[in-house]
Amino acid sequence: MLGMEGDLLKGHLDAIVLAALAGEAAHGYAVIEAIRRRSGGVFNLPEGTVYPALHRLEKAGAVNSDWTTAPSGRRRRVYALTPQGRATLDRHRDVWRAFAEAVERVMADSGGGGGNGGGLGDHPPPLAGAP
Amino acid sequence: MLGMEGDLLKGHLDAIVLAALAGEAAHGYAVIEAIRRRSGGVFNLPEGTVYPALHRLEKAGAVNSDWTTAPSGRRRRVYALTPQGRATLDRHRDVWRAFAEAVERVMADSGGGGGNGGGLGDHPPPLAGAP
DNA sequence: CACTAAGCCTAGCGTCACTAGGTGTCAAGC
DNA sequence: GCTTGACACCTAGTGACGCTAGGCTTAGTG
Repeated sequence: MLGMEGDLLKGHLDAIVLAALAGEAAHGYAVIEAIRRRSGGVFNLPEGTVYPALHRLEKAGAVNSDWTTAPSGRRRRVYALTPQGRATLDRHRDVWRAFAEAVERVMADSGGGGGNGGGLGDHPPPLAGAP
Repeated sequence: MLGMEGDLLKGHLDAIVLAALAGEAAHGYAVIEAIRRRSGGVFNLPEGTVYPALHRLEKAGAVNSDWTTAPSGRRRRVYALTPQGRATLDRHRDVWRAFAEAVERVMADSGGGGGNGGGLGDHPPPLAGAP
């Protein structure tokens, strides 16, 4: 099991949630599923992680929410990116690139590294959240 | 300033420190400089971050240390990876790949993304620690 | 009716990078 | 000689924040 790996996405959660909303508005539960699906099952975030993040983002003005009633009759709170949220996402993306490249540079060399190469397209086990 | 971005490397610090030691043994201060140099200045980690990490890694058996006296006459504690540490690094690398790919997948799409393209090779401002 | 899935919410915990402060050595400047 | 600054190490305490663990409601299914 890899679930024991600590808070890997500490500081990256906002970026991930915003990215999940970039394509189209969605309600909280759908955000969770979108993240799980898009990440290939790697990010299986519990509700207690995503809902507070959405509230935080709304308070910060990055998203706004509307209560709607789904065709099934259930009430949902649908979140959408604001223009400011889109800008925040862009900034997060830049920060992410810089961060990822930096980690890659530090890890590159050391002999063993690099060789890996492929690996894309698989469905690795979740790294976070596993109820 | 980007320094305000929270604990981006929460959970990734061990991997970074281990990677910095993968090439050759080094003392704490040199580890800090190696990380800063290799990351292109992005990771400018304060001592209060790296020393506890090294102690933690030593207690975990991933590195061992030897007190030496530098030609300059100063006492240094030189850390080296143990075989177990090398295995830990490999595991961290795998976890990192999975994590990074997952984030990339979540961020990819949303229209704006992907287009960025270049940007590699620059020396962006530090994301963490800047005294 | 019981039970599951959908859908939302929040108080509190635990982790861990970072702040802020401390020690001591060596070289250079005034 | 005394201060400044780089080198080199250490640690107690703080704070942010993802996550656990709980609780709530409604719709479908047996």
